[in-house]
Amino acid sequence: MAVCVSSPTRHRHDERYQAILDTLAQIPQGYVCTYGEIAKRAGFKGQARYVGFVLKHLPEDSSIPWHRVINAAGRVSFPIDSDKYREQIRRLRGEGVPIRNGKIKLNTHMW
DNA sequence: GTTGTGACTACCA
DNA sequence: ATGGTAGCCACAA
Repeated sequence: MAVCVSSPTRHRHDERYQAILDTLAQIPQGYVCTYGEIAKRAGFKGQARYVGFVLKHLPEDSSIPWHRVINAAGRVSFPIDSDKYREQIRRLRGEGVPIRNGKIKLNTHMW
C-alpha cells in the first residue's frame, strides 16, 4: 500500500484550507470569533496563524466575513493607522458589534 | 534542510 | 490594564 506523501499542491486544495473557509463562512452576522477558535472549530486546534494566512490570501471578491475575525485580546489585528483596521471596525459597527476603546467583549459577542 | 516571517496565543512582570 | 516574550505552526525563499 502507498505511503501518505505530502501533496505538492498546498492550500486552496487541501482539506485544511477548505475546512477553515467553511468555518469562517458560518460566523453569524453581529458576532465575532478569534483566529484560534476558528482553527479549533475547523478541527485544527493550535493553528491560529494559519487562519490568519488563509484570510490574508482571500480573493477580493470573497464573500467570507473576514471582518468578524479578531484576536484573542478582543482587538482587530491590523495596525491602528491602517485602512484595513478602519474598514474592519466600520464593518463590525455596521453589524451592531460594540467596540469600546478598540476592544470587543468576547464574553458576549463571541460566536 | 535552514531561516525569516506572520491578520496568533498564553503567560508573566 | 499593558507591554514583552517564548512557543507555535505553516509558508516561502
